[in-house]
Amino acid sequence: MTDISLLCLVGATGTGKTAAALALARELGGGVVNFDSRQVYAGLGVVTAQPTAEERAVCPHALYGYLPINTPVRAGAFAGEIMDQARAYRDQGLAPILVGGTGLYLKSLVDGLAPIPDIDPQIREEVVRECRDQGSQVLHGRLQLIDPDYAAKIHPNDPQRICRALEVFTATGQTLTWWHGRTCRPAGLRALKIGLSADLASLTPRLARRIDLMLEAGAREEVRLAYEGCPDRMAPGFSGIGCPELLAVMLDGLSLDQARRDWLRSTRAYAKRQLTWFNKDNEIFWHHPEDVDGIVTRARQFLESAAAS
RNA sequence: GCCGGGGUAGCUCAGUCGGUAGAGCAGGGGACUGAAAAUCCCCGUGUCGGCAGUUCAACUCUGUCCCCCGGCA
Repeated sequence: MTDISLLCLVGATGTGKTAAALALARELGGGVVNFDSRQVYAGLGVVTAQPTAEERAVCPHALYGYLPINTPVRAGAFAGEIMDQARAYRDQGLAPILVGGTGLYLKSLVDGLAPIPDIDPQIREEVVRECRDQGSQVLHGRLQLIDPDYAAKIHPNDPQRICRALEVFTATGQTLTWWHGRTCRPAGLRALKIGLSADLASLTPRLARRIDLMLEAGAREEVRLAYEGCPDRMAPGFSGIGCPELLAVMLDGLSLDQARRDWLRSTRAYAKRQLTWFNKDNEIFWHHPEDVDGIVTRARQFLESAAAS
């Protein structure tokens, strides 16, 4: 495996990652790869803010809108797909430009993931069922006996992480702490992380505006059609912000006005979580979204230094 | 005008048989290794409508005034 250099654009939702990616692609000759967990779904292009057809025409785009709504995304497998696509671009002489807002996925790719095998879905179902029946506190108590270090890190009310830890132990006979210790950073990979800076206060009006634009662009109709094709509100694709709200308008008689308020609140809360995540990552170089020249210059220097070494 | 019911956190409200108050939501901060647009944790001083009275002590009792919501005129 030969070395690869990745340009990664991160930032909260609505900060202008798509536009910055296109600018980079134009200037440097690149191809865009999505690493956003919700923009992968087909039929939800508007609510998940996937690049439009015009935007995609600017340069090659990959991993957008290609999964059915009822298909879950797995971080490990998805990171593999991103890398495959990035290598394909590189082999075509294109600079891979990774764009997305899912911090965990970028981390999985750049820092590596513990080499945990896929877990038998039946084991997982069993653990989840027990958690639902007995409560997460009971299972957390069980985890304390198995893997006290990990149990101490997570809260007894956090069913998702408790179930994951238990399913991994049940399936592999090793604790999550043991597996995490075997994580290694992928070799031959260089990544430049560029963050588009934004503070919540100035982002909020833009997020509100974007919701209105999505509605104008047919978000309601899009979700209605998607639901006809997949009448399951719990489907993974419908966890994208905006979908529960629009489905509530359609199925529960929620007023559109209330839906817009709920939608904005969820979006804001999500943006805040993203900021918390990315602010902690000190490998990120922050740029104002308008600072296209600065972003391009930094990316170019990075690629040149890669070529030189 | 009269009769009820209210005025307590940004909002909706609870509560104190008199010892200066607490929930939900909103808001703020944080965590994060295969569900991550997910999941989860932490953070509550506010003239308890105004004024006066009783009392060691009033948000709580009394009087009075103001405002809101019903009903009757």
